Amino acid sequence: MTLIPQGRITQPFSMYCECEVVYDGRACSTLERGNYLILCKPDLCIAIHGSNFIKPLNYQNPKSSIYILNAGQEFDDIWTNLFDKKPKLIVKAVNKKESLTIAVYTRINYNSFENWTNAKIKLIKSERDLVNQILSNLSTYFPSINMASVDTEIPTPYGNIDILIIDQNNIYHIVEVKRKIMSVAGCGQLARYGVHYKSIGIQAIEYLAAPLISKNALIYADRNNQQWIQATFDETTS
Amino acid sequence: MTLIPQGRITQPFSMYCECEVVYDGRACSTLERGNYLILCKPDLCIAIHGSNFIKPLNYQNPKSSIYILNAGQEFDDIWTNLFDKKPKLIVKAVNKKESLTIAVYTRINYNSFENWTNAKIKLIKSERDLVNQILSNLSTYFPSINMASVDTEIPTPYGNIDILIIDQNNIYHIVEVKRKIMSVAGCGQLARYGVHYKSIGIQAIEYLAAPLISKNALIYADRNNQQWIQATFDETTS
DNA sequence: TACTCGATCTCGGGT
DNA sequence: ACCCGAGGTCGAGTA
Repeated sequence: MTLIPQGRITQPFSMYCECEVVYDGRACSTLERGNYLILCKPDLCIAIHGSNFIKPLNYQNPKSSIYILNAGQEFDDIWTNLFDKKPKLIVKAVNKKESLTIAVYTRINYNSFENWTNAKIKLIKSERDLVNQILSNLSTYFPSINMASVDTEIPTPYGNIDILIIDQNNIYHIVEVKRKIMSVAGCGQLARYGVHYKSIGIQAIEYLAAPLISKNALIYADRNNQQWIQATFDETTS
Repeated sequence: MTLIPQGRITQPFSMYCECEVVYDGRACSTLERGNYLILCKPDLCIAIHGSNFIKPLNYQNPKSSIYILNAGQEFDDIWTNLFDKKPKLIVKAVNKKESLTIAVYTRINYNSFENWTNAKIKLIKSERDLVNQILSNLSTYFPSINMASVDTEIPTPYGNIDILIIDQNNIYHIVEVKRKIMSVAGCGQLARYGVHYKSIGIQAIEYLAAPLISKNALIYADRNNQQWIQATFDETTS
């Protein structure tokens, strides 16, 4: 059990303790007194974790100014304003327009961390992978199109089109891709692309490509002349 | 430092250690060997936290089956399949269609937790609060409507309408509310509601209500005959 | 259980 | 710095 530092904090730590939390910023919230895990990382973000769920109950984003206070004027100002009883410690994290205040009472279990690795996970099957797989098998998915050009990530006023095929009659075939399941949101996105091209006098046909499609998306697609193409990951590759 | 349990895990713990992670399920990912914090909560969710950000690098949702393995046939099967070097421990969390496997090498710092409180934060400003505030000031926001009825959360095939005002000419005024900022996604949602009513022969007028609106949403609204109403939180209440 | 949608969304990438 | 879109979104509410 390391000694608990004081003042402005720059080192990561975890603290399991009885505490109470007040947040004010984009919204306002209070967390009742109880036992929670406070986690402060090297990027100076902070999270109060409850006994359930991946997400923390309260948090403050990276690059916060974080303090541990245990005596003095500021400590008294804070606790008398926000809490009923005098805490042992106050942990405070402030950002531009947000503040998080933790009153720590008892049961303090403090740990510090060294050499915490800064790494990112490597995703193996991404939407881009599915797009690439469709591109590698275009004639399977679109057997009846006489293609003049094929391109990806085509910008429109409403976002980038995943795949755009232009055929020899200058008809635009717009393909919206989801790696897992197509939802109504994806249909709406596709519809906006179509509206865009029609508004500038280009004939456009809309396609949804994904391994799965939601019930409502299928209804939407039927009603709005969008064609669903079931595109699953090829298990042999990857 | 508590003794590390073995086999099927039912108690929460944290473990700071050098490890390596493989995930397979909704996607596939790998996390390179390094020092990370593993957090297992009473609801049997698990998270591997990197040195940055509120969100964990890898996780498994609540009610996973979690194991700590340190010898035996299963241990050998797992590590020889997924990892190059023999770990000290394997932590495994499996769900219906997902599995998370952690190879723990060294630097193990294990903590267990007792009496972790199960509580939720109390939010003060929600979207519902903004809806209620608009409802309390309808004549301010919609001065020219002769209202016949006002209702909220009206179901349509495309979701629930936040506020629906029907006037004395049986014209439907559809209001989409966001507590903070209106985006194009909200405009699209509103447009679908409008299409729905028009398709069944009802005249509908579309309104966007939020404290802020994104640039693209404003462009979309102009082009699609949607009217933006700036609705801010009344600071005097709450 | 499956689906939809809000969120103190978070986080990444572009301008 | 702001804006926009994706996410193994997460987690709540509902059918």
